[in-house]
Amino acid sequence: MYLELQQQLIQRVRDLLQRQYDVELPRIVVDQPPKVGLGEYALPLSFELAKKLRKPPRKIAEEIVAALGEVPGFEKFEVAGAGYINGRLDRQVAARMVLSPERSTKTGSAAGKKILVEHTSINPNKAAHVGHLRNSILGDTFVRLLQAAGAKVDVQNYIDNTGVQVADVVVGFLYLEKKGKSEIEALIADSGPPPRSFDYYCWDLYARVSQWYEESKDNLKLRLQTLHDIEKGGNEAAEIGKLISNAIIRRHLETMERLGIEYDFLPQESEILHLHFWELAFEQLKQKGVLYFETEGKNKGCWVMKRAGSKAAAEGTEGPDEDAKVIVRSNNTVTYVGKDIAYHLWKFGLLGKDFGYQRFYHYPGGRQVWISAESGEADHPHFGGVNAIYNVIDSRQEDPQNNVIEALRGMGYAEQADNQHHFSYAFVVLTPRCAEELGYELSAEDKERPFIEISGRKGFGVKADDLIDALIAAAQKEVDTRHPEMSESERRGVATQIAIGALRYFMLKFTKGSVIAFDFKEALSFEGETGPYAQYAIVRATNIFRKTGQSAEEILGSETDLRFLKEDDELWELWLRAGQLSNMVEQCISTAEPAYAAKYAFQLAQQFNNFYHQHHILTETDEARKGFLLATAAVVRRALIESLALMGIEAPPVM
RNA sequence: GAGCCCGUAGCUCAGUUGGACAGAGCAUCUGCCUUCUAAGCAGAGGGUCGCAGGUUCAAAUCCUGCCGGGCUCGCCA
Repeated sequence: MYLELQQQLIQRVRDLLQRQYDVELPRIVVDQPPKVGLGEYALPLSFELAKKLRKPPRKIAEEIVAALGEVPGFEKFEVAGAGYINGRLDRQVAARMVLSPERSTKTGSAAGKKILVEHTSINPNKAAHVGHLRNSILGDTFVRLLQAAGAKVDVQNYIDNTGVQVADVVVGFLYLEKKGKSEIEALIADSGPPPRSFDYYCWDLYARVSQWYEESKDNLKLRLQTLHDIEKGGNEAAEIGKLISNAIIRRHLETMERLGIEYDFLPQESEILHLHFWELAFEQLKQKGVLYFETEGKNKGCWVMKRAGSKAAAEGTEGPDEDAKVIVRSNNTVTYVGKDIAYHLWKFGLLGKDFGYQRFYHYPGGRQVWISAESGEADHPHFGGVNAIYNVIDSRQEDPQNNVIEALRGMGYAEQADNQHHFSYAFVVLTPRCAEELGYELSAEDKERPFIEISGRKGFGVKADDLIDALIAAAQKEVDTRHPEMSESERRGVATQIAIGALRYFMLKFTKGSVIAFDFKEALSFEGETGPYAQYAIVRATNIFRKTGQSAEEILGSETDLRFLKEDDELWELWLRAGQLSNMVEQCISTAEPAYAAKYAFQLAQQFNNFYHQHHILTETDEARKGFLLATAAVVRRALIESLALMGIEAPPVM
């Protein structure tokens, strides 16, 4: 509602400025007045025009208001303050729009686009931890937002199954534990749910191997040898690597499934290597002059790419560019960035080659996950060839991400370069208190630090499944005392919804750029600005309808007397905010910031709770007013459910 | 050395295309459960928006410098 009327208003003002003053503003800024009593839209454009037109802002505002005339949906416009133009909606007309369900998926900015979101991408060598949860929850929420705006989204989880991290665990099994392939297979078959799971086992083994490397140089040689074997394929190390990787991927999928996070495709590095993606990309890069062979200086014998912001690129100085990025080493092997360029050419459908596809896992809800394979199944969906890409990767990888984007630009794919987004976020750390609670011994130096970095190598971090379990246990304790009449499985179900609500909200309430200092006390909180707070508001609304015997949906469909909105600013604010849902979605997408969804849901819940205490609906004697209050609850309830759904949070039946 | 991010209430954070008096949660204190269940509501205290300049009708927001914290920058992966 709000967004459509805003767009209409902007168009109207733009036309008027053109006609009346022959001016064009690059942007018509629209704010909201500090209080809803002043109107719903505030235009500060008179201030901007004052200099251009050499008239006082108030005068301009008055002229514009006079010239605007009638605008559909609006009651009137007025000049406020030093020259604001405030637009006041016709509340009844606007409320009627709010009552009818919003169809943002058809009109959203992403409507009709095919977008690829890559998230999770955890090294398949150990259990997922809180840091990974932030990535997956941010990514999954952004997927839901894009879908709400009408996009067709492919969700990918990139698997670096031939990297050094997998090699380390292979080394651990082969040389520390002296286990062969069949023993590892037995171990996997014998493993259970966490903490008896294979990914937990590898978590500890990985930490032990990392320590073992420090004992001797020979151990490090084994690591390098194993890594090369895995990359090459066709040997025991490679087979064990695949075995480990596959088992761990399954565990990661299970962990994420607990949070309602699903994927479409798992592209693996092994196929990028073995299907020779790089060779094709290399040809293109050479042909288009993005790469050149360095004959002098420190990069002699390498194929290098100029960096976008480098001095040499800007000044075109003579001699070797020492700042250039090496893509192919002098020993003819390709770097990580090189492989990533090839992979991104594939994503945009510019490589001229595709993966093979194999079924990997079928979600109970019906979705199918595919995994890359050298020779796949004949019948498969096609991934890649998208309009835009969002790579959910933490901010430390900004450099390589930019290198890939610049390579695309250099190859003449300017549009694709503009549409490849590094969805960057800051990592999760642990507070020193949290680290101590986990039983880690902190050095004196660590204790002085404001936070402790999570480290898989040190085996230091909060595992995702442990955290989810702790949250469920905490929620279950409450549910058990509140609802002794419910069955064990029902209580478990509600506790799980609450736990997931708490976790997902916690990961989303911070803006992407701020480092989350993880702390059990805060994460386990169900009060205040949390997911359960918003869930509880929905349960309260649902309870009202349960008692009336009329469902919220029925109320939304029936006639409602909206005249009560005229006088009551607080009630109108609820309707207004409910009507701003699609506005919020667009804001989240244009700024790539899901935290706005969290803020929206919380504020709406807060307003609803306020309303809930002020107006006792069931005892209202005026039938018309009672109907209107019920409609208010129904409209807010729906907006709350939808906004939580965007974050992957469900509304429990009771709390 | 270069680049990026951050610095707002005791703590954790919003305030993102400059806009009307700087907000929320937690913590502290005071009230409210025979109510549509209090995972809630109402109220109180708490601020040199890191510092200093500048641009602007208007700066927490933009620019410059400085201070403090973090990250990145390899023929490693």
